[in-house]
Parts: sequence; structure tokens; C-alpha cells
Amino acid sequence: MDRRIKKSQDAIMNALISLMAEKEFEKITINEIADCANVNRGTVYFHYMDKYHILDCCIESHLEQLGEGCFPVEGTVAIDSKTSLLRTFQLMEKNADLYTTLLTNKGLPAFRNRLQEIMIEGIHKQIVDNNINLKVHKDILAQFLTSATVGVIEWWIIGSMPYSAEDITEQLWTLLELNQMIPVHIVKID
Amino acid sequence: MDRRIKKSQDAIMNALISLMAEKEFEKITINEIADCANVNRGTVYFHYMDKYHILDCCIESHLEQLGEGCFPVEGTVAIDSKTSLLRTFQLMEKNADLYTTLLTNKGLPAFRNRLQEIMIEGIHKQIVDNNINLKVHKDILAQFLTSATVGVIEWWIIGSMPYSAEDITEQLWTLLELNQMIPVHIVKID
DNA sequence: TGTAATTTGTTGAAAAAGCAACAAAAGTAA
DNA sequence: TTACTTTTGTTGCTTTTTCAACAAATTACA
Repeated sequence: MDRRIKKSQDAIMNALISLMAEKEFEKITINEIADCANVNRGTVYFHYMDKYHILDCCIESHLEQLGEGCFPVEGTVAIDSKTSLLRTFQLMEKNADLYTTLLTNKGLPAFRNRLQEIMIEGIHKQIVDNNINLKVHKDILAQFLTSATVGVIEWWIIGSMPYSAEDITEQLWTLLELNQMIPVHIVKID
Repeated sequence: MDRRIKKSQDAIMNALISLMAEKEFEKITINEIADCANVNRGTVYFHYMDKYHILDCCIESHLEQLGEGCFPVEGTVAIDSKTSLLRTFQLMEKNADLYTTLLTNKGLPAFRNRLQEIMIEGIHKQIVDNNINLKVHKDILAQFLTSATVGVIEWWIIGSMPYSAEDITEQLWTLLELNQMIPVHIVKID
């Protein structure tokens, strides 16, 4: 890719993020974004339809980075191993400001939703791979586990990471394991 | 000025400085500079003749900034007041890494020389303005005072600023005052 | 020494970015 | 509401930047 494209897009997306840290997304104008990115307004329109499009690309870009950094399996942010989960927490810890902004800006569950969407793909595979004999429907369990996980992640990052990445991983992993096992135990007891 | 020009030039000059912090100027190639600046090699040649030209521009640019930040009188880096001197030390303290690099890179007295050149202009005016009745020729005194001052600045910045900007200013100012007075006293004693 | 690998300048064509100007839309305030 | 200001998209044109390719010069090294 032409290095000018990457430079401009990076500048524009970073500008949006840094503006979102200061003010509500709806109150941000294309002019401000262009100024903050030190880029001509025309350049913004050259790459993006509107600010919602920029936000989408921001989210995808950072989810992609999160995926690359944390998971060998491409295209999925899944909980397919304990160390993957740990790496996820560590990467979010490192860019806490960024993710806090993406998660807390008023009236914008976009990032949260996308994170959950992608995670649910991964967890489906995970459940299949583990060949767990379930009494609970797979889709229900998947929804249950991803909601729980995303919820914990969100709570942890917004609350200024009250535990270390290692601790939170350990605790969450225990819960995830427990919840994947419960159906098996029930079967055994029967 | 087209914002692309400023962006490219800034990137290229910063690249040179950061490379100079790592290795000898003579061993730096245009390729490295372009890579480090994240700019096409052609862009470097579009703005500069060669790496010496880049270095010149770096030096001028930072001397200009030093002048703007420190002296109301434009175009001169002069010791025309105690607070000006203090501001000079403070600005250099703030960008100590940069100035250390410019002053210490092997076999490159370019910055030092330019600093002295500019300072000598200012000190000439200073001497005239003060209407000091001198037994010593003006040009000799100017050379004497600028050499001394630049020497102290260089020693201070390279030696990791062993005194605060305030302290070094106070001490140096005392010496400068003394040396401008000496001829006067001699006259009086006579 | 001689050969290979880098670096250097330069070129031309294509893409991106800049800028100014514009009408339309949206927001503000009297 | 009406005026006024700002923002929004869009357009045409210019400049900068990129990229790839090239021969010449320099450097590395066997």
C-alpha cells in the first residue's frame, strides 16, 4: 500500500480517537478531525464517507491488531487458550487509554458490540474443538460465555484495571473452565 | 507553505537527528534517512541536495527556534539580557538530547560554529549599545566573550547539565559582567 | 586485485494530497 | 420565523509524493 495512504489514514483515525477522549462523538466535526490529523479536509473525504465510517475503520483496525497480537488463529478474537486471553489483557492494558475511549464515549456501543461479535465466532469453534458433551445448546453457551467475558473486559479496562493482567486472566479463566465443565458433571451425576 | 512540505521536511530532519544520536554522521546514508523518516528516497532528494544540506537545515532550524524562544530581537542569538540567557539555557535543558547530539556527533563542529557565528553578531550590538568605554578592541572582546559563552554552554549540555539552568545562568552572567567592566575599572584607576 | 552488493542521483508516469471555491444542509441566535 | 454562521460534500486544478527503473559511483569483501 502506498505509504501516503497509511500515513493519512493513521493520522485521521488517531485524530478521531484523541478527539473522542475529549468530547462526545456526535459533537465532533470533520473539520476538527482534519485539523487534528493535520490533513486537508478533502483528504478525509477521499478516504472516508463520514465520521461513522472513520469510527468503523478505527474499530476494525484495533480489533485486527488485537487479533494479530493475541491469537495465532487469524480473523478471530477467541478465547481458545489461556495465554491468548492473557495476551489480550496485556495488549489492552498497554493501550488502556485507547480502549477506554472506545468503550466509554457516550452512546457508542459500537466497539463493544463488534468485540462481542468477533469473540462469539471464536468461542463457537472453541466449543466444537473441545468436543464437550453438552446439555446446554451451543449457541446459548456461546452467548453466555462471550457476554460474560466482554463484560469482565469492559469492567476491568474502564475501572482503570484494578487487577494485573495476569490476575484477571487467572480469575476469568477459572470461571470459563468451570462453566464449560458444569454440563459434563451434570451428565456424569445422572 | 503546503503542509506536505513541512511534514516531509520535519520528518527528514528529525530522522537525521535521531540517526546521529546512534551513529557517526559520515556513516549515515540517504537510504537510512528516508527509511527512518518514513518517506520515499525521492522525496529526500526533492528537498535536499545531500545529507550535509539536511544537516545545515537542521542546524538553522533549531538555531532559529532557539532565537525565537529566547530573544525578542529577531535573527540574533545574543546575550543581550540576563533573562534571555536564562531562557536559552532553559530551552537547551528541555531539548538536551537534541543539542547534545548536535554538539557531540563525531567530527562535526558545524552546530557549534554556527552558534558562535550568530552569537558574535549579537554581542557586537550589545557592546555598542552599552557604550562602554573600552581599552580593548571591540572585536577582540566580542570573540573573547562568545568563545567563553559557547564553551560554557557546550560543556554544560554535554556534561548532562551538572547545574540547573538558573544556577549556570547566574554564574555565567557574573563572569560576563565582570569582563565587560574590567576595562572601565582600569580606566578609572588610571 | 577483482567481483558483488550498496548507495547515489536522476528520470517519468501515476497516485495522493493540497487548496480554493462552491452550493446545499444544518445549526445558532435574535 | 428570519438572518447568520458553520459544516458538509463536491469539484477542478496544482503540487507533492510515491514508486520503479536506471546507470554511475562507492563500498564491502573474498
